[in-house]
Amino acid sequence: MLKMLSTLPVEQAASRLLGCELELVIDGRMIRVRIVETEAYHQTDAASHSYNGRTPRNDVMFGPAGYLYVYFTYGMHYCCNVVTGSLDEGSAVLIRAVEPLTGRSLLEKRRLKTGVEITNGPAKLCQALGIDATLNGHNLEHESLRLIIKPALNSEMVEQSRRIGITKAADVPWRFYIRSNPYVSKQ
DNA sequence: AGCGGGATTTTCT
DNA sequence: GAAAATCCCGCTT
Repeated sequence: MLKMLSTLPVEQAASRLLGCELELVIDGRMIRVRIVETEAYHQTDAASHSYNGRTPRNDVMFGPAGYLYVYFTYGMHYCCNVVTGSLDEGSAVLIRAVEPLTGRSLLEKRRLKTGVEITNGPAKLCQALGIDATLNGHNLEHESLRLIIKPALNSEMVEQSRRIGITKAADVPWRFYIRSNPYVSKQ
């Protein structure tokens, strides 16, 4: 059930999504990955796309929880978020890194890379998994791309830090990652 | 290992 | 006009 995404504060949802899995079909193959790094964004937070209110780009962030918010950035990359919070609350969790559980060779082929380089960054994992603008607003309960909630990790497995690549609200410690996981984008 | 430029959309000044 | 929730490549230490 994705219901907890609508009730938890976004930073708790970001922590809770660690260890959860995404399952999707690529080229007719079922692929499964595990979320190992996340960041929380909220409309009250100057670093968030939703900070200055609703626009065509960030509209999905203000919709119901459990949907995918995909944005295009730096003229060439896609990044994906899980929308959280109540209706009209602009909040979402950026998926920064995942660990492949199946389909490694297919992901390597799509990325033209091997090892951790296939999914150790927000735009890298979108390229590997084929996530682009057509999936903006996608319902994550739909079987073509599904979010699977797993039991919460032990708190000693979860590390917390400042978010990466931002200048506004840079001190807010809303990045979460699994300790010692090789797919985490940066220590 | 670390720095700098290029790619080039959405949004805000 | 410029910055941005990024990545890659080539050059320099």
